[in-house]
Amino acid sequence: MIKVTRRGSGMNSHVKSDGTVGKAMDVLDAVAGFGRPVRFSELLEHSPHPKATLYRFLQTLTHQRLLAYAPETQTYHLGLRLVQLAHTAWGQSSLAPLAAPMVEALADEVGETVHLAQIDNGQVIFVDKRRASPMFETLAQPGRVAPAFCTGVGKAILAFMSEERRDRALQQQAFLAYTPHTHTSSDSLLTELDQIARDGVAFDREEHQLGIISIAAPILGKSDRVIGALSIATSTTQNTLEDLTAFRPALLRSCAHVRQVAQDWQFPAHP
Amino acid sequence: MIKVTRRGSGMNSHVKSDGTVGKAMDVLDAVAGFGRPVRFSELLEHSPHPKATLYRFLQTLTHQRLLAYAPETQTYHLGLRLVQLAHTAWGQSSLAPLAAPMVEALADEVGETVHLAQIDNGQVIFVDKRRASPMFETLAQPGRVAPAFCTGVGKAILAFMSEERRDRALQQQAFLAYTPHTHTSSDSLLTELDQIARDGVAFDREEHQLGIISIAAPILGKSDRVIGALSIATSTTQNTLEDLTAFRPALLRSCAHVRQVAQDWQFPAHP
DNA sequence: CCGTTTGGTTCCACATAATGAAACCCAATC
DNA sequence: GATTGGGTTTCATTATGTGGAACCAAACGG
Repeated sequence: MIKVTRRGSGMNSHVKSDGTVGKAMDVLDAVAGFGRPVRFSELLEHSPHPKATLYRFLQTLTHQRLLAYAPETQTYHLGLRLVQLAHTAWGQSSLAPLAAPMVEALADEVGETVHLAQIDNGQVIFVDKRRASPMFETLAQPGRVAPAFCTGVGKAILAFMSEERRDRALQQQAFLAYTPHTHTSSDSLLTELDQIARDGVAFDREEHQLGIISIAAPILGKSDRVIGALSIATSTTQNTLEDLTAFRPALLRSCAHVRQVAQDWQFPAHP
Repeated sequence: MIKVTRRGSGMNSHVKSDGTVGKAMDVLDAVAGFGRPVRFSELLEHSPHPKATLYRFLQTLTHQRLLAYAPETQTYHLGLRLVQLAHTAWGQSSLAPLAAPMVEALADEVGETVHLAQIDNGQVIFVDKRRASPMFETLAQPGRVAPAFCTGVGKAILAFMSEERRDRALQQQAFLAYTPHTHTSSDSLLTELDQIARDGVAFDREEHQLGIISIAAPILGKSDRVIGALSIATSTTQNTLEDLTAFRPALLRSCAHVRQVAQDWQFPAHP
């Protein structure tokens, strides 16, 4: 029998897929990756695990309600417990609950779609949005993630990060060219970040999705640490970059407002 | 201690906290339970695990971004990866995406708050809502869970479940008296369910929260299996049960509509 | 100041829980 | 009635997780 020295790390881009729960999460990700119910065998094909192992994982995850099994179609899909957990997560680890009134107000004021985003592990995650025209309903719902280097909010956040945090984050960028306007190297991005840092706002010039542009500004917390960003997004069929620039004061005002609220807020002192 | 003598399947919630990932999830739940950032030691107190073990779990979970650690305050809180996963879960395992237009339309028509809920493991989980008056914004956001036995949607779903699925679900009810109007035994509940099954709609008569009432109806899927429920909720200060009854036709129409859409929908055939 | 406490992290011998090859089951197919 | 293929179970092997205890650092307090 062949002894394979499986010292982790080999294939997966994850630096160190740690322990059993790490593997379990990988399986969960695999299911999520399909974006639709999947059969056991489909998963098996794309899985590094042998049948029995994968089977046990699915059993466990299902038992934990992180997955759900549909007997009639014999497929697995993500379980509702995730939605449930996320509800709590959203409430306790995003600034969405705090910022909601300002997001609302800003959306009302400018009459365009407003996004609230945070950064996590090098990627941007949208935690709230308002007044989306039904047209791009699909983009950026709460929970949606996007790369940092090619979105307005992402660049706004990167530009205001501390040196080392930014470096770490930049390492994690793939610099995939989503559109002809996308930055493809950290060099070109860095010069823009510099400019953003001076300017106070970032623009997305159809870098992530053709036809979509936005203006974004960072939300700073205690001692000027970026904790998120707000953006006003629109489509090129309706507005130009110049139109967006007109929203700059309103945007900055909202960011400042959120900052203030976030500043004051303390979680109830522990008993 | 609830003694459930049940043969075969399921077993109660998670008495049988299986394997390492089960324990990890318990820890996650513990953090979620606090509903606010927690210190290591706080968790330790409420944890069955010794220091070292708990520590390792927190490390792992944090590394997996299911938890996040805030160095300045030295606390753990749920990680954004949950929000991210939930986004996918919501899209692929809830009927919210399909039903959204009908929820919207119904809310417009009746001018009251509309909830869309599903059942999972004996509890009701809200997956969408529209037109909440800011007054009870807190109640029933997507991801929120509530007991089945004392909510409109819960009872509507229970009433239309298959015998054995219902029995299983009833086992999982705690029959806690949230208000003076709450059912406190499965007997009294069963007679009402019977009545609901005949009537087609269920009422929440301030059983979960004083001042909140609702009318709810089940959404049926293939071969009359309940797959969720819609409800129209309001507060006693604004409407009476009779007012709600007036919405019955609209509600049933919406449910039928959702059913039809859900019926037709198939996930893309596997390649 | 230095001894002590509190809160958190690391070590390491040990036991448990995960692993995966192979056998098995069963329904659909040839 | 044999064969295939998705799915489930078994079981010896060993990687993994476990937790008591030692350790460290910062805050406390006398």
